Amino acid sequence: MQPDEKTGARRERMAADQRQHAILDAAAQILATHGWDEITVNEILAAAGISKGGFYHHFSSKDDILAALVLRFADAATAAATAGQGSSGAGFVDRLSAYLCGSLEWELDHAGEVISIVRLAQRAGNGALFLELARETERRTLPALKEILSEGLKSGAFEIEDVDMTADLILRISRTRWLRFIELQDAARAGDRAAALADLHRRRRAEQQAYERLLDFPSGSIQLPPESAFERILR
Amino acid sequence: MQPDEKTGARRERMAADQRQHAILDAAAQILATHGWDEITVNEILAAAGISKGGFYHHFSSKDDILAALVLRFADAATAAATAGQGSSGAGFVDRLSAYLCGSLEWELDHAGEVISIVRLAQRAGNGALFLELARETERRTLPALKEILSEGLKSGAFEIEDVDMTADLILRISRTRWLRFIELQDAARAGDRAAALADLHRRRRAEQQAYERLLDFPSGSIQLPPESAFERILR
DNA sequence: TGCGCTACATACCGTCAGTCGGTATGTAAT
DNA sequence: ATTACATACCGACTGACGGTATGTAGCGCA
Repeated sequence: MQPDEKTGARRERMAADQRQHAILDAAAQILATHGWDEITVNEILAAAGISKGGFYHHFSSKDDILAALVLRFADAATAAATAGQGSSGAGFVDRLSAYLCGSLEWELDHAGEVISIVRLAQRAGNGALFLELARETERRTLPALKEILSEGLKSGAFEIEDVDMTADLILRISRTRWLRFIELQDAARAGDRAAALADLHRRRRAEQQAYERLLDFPSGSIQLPPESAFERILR
Repeated sequence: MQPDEKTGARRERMAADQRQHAILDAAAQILATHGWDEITVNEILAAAGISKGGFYHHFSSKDDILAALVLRFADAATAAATAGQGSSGAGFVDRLSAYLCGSLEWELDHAGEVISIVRLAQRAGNGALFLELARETERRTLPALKEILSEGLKSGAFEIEDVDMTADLILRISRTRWLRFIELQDAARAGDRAAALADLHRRRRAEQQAYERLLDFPSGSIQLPPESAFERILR
């Protein structure tokens, strides 16, 4: 007996990773318009064109697919952390500056992706996603930053009481950055373009200032991408 | 006919606010040992000694009672924000210093409560609670901080590019503080008391340093509570 | 050609937040 | 005291949803 024939549901067999990608694609697409809390697995099933059994063959739970989505978003929103390796011979200040500037440059180059993900994580019903994504990106970025800071501290390049706290604050700056950028983008689209542009440049100066002050560097030690690189954010 | 008699369930009528308090107490007590996600309203019902109908007469949803709990926790964990009013005549540096020192002092005076709430918010299954509590405390503390900063900026007491970002970083410090304190408390209880004590004092110095550097104050401008006030945390 | 593994499908289950009709207990006017 | 109304409260029921049990189709492989 063939229950598939009587319901009309064909059995499309795919490679496991392809199917998982397809399911993730479907989930991500629904997530673009609905909060995770209000999304049911049945909706994901329908969008992905698969049955419940098929779904639970690839993902052990709803939380499981959320975790997979988080990894995907983390890949799309954080630099591959190759910065700062080659220039280990240079001075500490240059190394940190290269790291900060490099990761920021990467983000600006992928502004569209980053902004859409941050917007996503910020929406109602996506609290769990937000928290997991924050944890994951922290796991990916904090160690390298701490390593640079503690090495600089060890080499006597500067004075800092607490590497962990400083690293956390620097990370906090790069987190809130995109929330601010989104605000400014919305403001610019609402007509206040000139003010938004000024605020954008102000934010850039503020970050540079904060970095330099937190590390007690002389003004101008940290080089950030030029203003023109930021302006792309406002269309 | 009295259906209550046949089930033995008496009908205890209470004033609305009393009942709500009782239900909140019950929920808070369960929350001390279980994550919010795994708590069912039926469990709260049983602990509070009330029926489902009675519960939903006072709270419109499970999220509703969570919101009420968040308000309760926020009351218990944030200073009443009376600091910084009377001393508006004094200089800006003193005013900010008084605010920072005052709120920190309040927290240290209520360390037990604060730590238990932070621990609670950090546990698995309490993600929604954590986020809501963070939002609520931010709503309560950020405005005053921004007000002080922007006034100081206007009066020319110092140079800062972005009040909002600076305020956010200062708030971030006071957030991560208690996570660090919990780590140190655990370390001390695990036997590493001397090291924990040293780290505790280091954290104090690090905060002072960060405040002063972020605002470009000379070292020693910001006064924090004495070391002895911190030591209470480790028993 | 049959055997086994894996990718599926369907029917079903348990749980749980929330609802609904109705009941007891005040409280205030007549 | 009786009526009238408001509010606190009850418990059975429901609908939805995440997850499972059990069986079936396709593909590789000997």
